[in-house]
Amino acid sequence: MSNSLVLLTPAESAACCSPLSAQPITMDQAEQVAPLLKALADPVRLRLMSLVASHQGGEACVCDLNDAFDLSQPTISHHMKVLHDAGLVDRDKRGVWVYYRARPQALAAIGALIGCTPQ
Amino acid sequence: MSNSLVLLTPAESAACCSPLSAQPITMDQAEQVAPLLKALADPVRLRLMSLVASHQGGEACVCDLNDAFDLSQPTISHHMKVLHDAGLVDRDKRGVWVYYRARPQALAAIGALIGCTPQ
DNA sequence: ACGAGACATCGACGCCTGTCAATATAGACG
DNA sequence: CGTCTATATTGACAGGCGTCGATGTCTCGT
Repeated sequence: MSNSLVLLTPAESAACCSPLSAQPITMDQAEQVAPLLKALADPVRLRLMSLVASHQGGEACVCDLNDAFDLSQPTISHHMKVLHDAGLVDRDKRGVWVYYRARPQALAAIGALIGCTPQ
Repeated sequence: MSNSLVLLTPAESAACCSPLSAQPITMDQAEQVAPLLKALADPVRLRLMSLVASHQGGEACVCDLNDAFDLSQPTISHHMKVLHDAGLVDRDKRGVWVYYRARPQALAAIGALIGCTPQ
């Protein structure tokens, strides 16, 4: 792609400069950022995101994630796809196993929107 | 109520001490905070929240909010009810008009969860 | 080549959600 | 009291979502 140096998705760049409380956001900004929040707005996905983000090495194997819930394997796979499609996690297949890694830019984008400074 | 001095909802207190990336959150924490995110995870509500939070005086009248969207009045009323039920805004009826005010604690709770420090 | 294990996809089900038109409520003003 | 205006509630509809069982697709051993 032509802009491979731009590491921010539209959602991330839309949120990075306009805290919610500073000025009214535009409908375009809202429509770009809302999917990020929607992806996190499920208890299972929120915990999945936390498990991945807090896991040693910054990445977690799906096999570990499955064991953390009383849910079927396809359901966990579905939730990870939602997180991945939203740009919240990166996917890395190594051999038989798949590792997911949190994308701090996406979380930072939400934080910036809420009106916080990272870390 | 007996604990009127405690101004934090369960969702807010659950999020205030455990950034997502520091340690895996529990299912209970996730189930308490997810509704906050779900309430914000809609483009219309996200912008409504921004309009209220950034409005002069920290509060906005419903009549102003209605004009900002191409949506019916009942739809805006519905979205404001969702935000109110989630604890994101306070409701104040003065005469015929209703004013909504952002609850910074709720936004701060989300910020803390994401791993940011307020403001 | 074959079987086994890890993960994804598909199809189906019940439930939740965003939207609207119609109606209700409640306060202000004659 | 009656009417106007601001906001909420209700009921209905289409579409989206979370979950599962069944099945598909890789990849590694043997």
